[in-house]
Amino acid sequence: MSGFNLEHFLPYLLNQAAEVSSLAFQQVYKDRYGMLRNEWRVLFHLGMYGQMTARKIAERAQLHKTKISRAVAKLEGRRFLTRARDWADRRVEHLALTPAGHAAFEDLRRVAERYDQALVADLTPEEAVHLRTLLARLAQRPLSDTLRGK
Amino acid sequence: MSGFNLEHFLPYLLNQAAEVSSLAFQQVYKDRYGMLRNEWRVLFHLGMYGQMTARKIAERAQLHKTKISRAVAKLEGRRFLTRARDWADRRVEHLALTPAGHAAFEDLRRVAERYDQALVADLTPEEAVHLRTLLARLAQRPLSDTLRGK
DNA sequence: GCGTAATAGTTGTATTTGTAACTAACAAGC
DNA sequence: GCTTGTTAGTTACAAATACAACTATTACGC
Repeated sequence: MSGFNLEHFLPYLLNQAAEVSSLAFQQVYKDRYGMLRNEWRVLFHLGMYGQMTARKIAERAQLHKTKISRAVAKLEGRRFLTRARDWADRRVEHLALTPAGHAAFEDLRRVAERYDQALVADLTPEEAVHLRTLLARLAQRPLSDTLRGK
Repeated sequence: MSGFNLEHFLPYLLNQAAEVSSLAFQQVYKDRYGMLRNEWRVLFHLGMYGQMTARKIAERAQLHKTKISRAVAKLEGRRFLTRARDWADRRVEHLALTPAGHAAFEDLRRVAERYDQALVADLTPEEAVHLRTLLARLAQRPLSDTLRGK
């Protein structure tokens, strides 16, 4: 006899909540700029933290380098960012938003901000903070070896 | 001036937490049974709630019918479930796990249960309950028109 | 400096997914 | 009993993703 309940299973709940919560925002960056999730993420990383290398973005966003590579190519094609080869280490490129890229970022940042507020609208401020804290903890954990044996 | 912070953006946090939290469990059903996420979900719905139609699963799991259709085909191919045409309405098929399917479900259910416990191990029981409650609320909300205008 | 290994980023290919169009069966209006 | 509409489920095709192999460059050991 077991207390397991699919509806309470954390990975399941997290995926459902993530999917539902992402949908309306996804619609905006897709419809307005034809972007995909990874492109949006790269745009935001450059917009929020300034010039950066692909590797640095991959690290911060926990995205695989091939995703970054393709997102960067798309954003470059749309003239939303430029690449600058590093003088000292010619493998590296420094990515930076163009004015157009920055405008798109600012537009979407505003949407994101309002959207986030709407999402937590029926939570108390304490609940919202608590939720974010717990999620951040879950997101940081490496979990590689929580499952061993049977 | 804005308080927006990418690391606190709820859809972003939720996606990261969902991804990290799903990884180790995904590894199990993938390695052990060659399943994909949707197949695992269908298996669990049938295992937890018994015989059901594809439509019912789609409703409960909030999955599109094509995903169900493909997942069912795969599970049927692996002899994990059988289809039975409804006598009264011949469009409908009732899906049910085979003994092999049920064994796989039971195995994975046990893994899921232990995994879930590991995930909330460094949370207090109250925190865990609270987290699940908040996530369920987010997952249920339709959010269709939270974003309008600029 | 030369050989080996590591790193930044890209590309190829096989899977997976999303979307829309499709088939088949039932329902409802008249 | 036809026409029109709806529902259950499948299929086709384009788009996106994962994973491994690849190029180019730098770093290390000696």
